[in-house]
Amino acid sequence: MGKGEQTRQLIVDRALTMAQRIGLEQVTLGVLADELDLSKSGLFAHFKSKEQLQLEVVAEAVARFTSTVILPALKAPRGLPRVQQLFEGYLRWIDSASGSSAHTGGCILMAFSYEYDDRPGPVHDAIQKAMQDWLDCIARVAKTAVDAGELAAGLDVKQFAFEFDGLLMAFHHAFKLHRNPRAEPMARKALAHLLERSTPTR
Amino acid sequence: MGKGEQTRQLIVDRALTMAQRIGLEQVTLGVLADELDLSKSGLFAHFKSKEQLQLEVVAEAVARFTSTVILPALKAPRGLPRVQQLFEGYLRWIDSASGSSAHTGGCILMAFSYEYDDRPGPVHDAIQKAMQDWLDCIARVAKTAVDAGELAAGLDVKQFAFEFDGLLMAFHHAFKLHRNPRAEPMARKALAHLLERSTPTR
DNA sequence: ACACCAAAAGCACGGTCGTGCTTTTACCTC
DNA sequence: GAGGTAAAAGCACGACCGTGCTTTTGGTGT
Repeated sequence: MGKGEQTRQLIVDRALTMAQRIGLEQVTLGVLADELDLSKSGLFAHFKSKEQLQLEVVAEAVARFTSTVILPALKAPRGLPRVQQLFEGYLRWIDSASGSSAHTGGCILMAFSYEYDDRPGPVHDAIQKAMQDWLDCIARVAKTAVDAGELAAGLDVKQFAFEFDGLLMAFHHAFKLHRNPRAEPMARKALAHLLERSTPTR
Repeated sequence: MGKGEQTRQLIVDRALTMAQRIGLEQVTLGVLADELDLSKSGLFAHFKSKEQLQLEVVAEAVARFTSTVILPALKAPRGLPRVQQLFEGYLRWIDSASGSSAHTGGCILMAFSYEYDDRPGPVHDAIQKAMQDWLDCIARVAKTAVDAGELAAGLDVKQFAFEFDGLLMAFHHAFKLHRNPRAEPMARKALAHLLERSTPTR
């Protein structure tokens, strides 16, 4: 629990920041060390390989996503509020990842998933699992809304999660790549459409 | 119009294929030359810099997308059929990009946009433009359906394009990252939902 | 068939990559 | 404050990076 663990955390944090701008595979031990005023070998001594550093960076990203998006949502009351909070949490996630110069950042997990979707290995597996967990989480939360009678009884929650996720990706795309200021209102409208359709007929 | 242009095309093609697996930034002149049985310098002589090669690769990807997705859709009758054909074209695009070992490939433009969304430069600009054109195309096609009275008169076509695009991204995600065999049926259902909601009330 | 010119190769360069060593520094415990 | 241990640095390595040259090859037009 000494200094080692502390600098190790510093390294992972900085590597994550750097990966957000240039991609995880482009984060090089040399420039990472420079940026942290460390020697390359001093930095490397904390990890048994570059791949392990990458894995820790992915794990850190997942942990941040969980604490920023998922945990807060699970504190909301079961049912629709929770669905709503998943949405709000994701917006917060994209926003908080945006640097001061605006619109840098974005969903690092999305970026990772595109970077590694055709690169087999532990990194790919970790990302795939995180994304699957996210989809499952959406579906599970939707199920609580169904059980509460706030969403239609026959709702296909997997389908719901599919469309919910798509809407968030569209938001991310509009916000991040196109710098479209209407990204958020459009996302809210899309969510309204989705919820409206999934409402119980009475 | 001689042999030079031909090998140049061969290089760009192969670079695109490679970029699909490992990312454009990871396509290195050395391994590209090896794969084509060329010398590194012989290959390099065709381009004044690596960035120019990257730009040509992006241009090639855009050209393929246009001829696979957009042009065929524009041959369909104006209105709903065209919207439907944009959807079918995108599915074909993802499918055709899938290698023999199944599920490699995917939407290379999407991958590029995530790779370069925080890397300013000509490559970023080219990709951003291509994506904007795609969104505009969706909106324009939707407009033809509105004019034909096949979609609701008051429909916000930008919003429609936003949600249409999100649905395709969800499909891509499910198909590519999760290897979910239900990706296509889920996408069709999502499209049905979107169209249903956009139908004129009568 | 020959000359010409484009295409490819050969070679070299400074730099950086990831990863092993050994050596020095700095922190924590008595 | 001294001693031991953990952390960081120093150094070296083979390999590969992108990019310039010069030289050789080979296709084409006459």
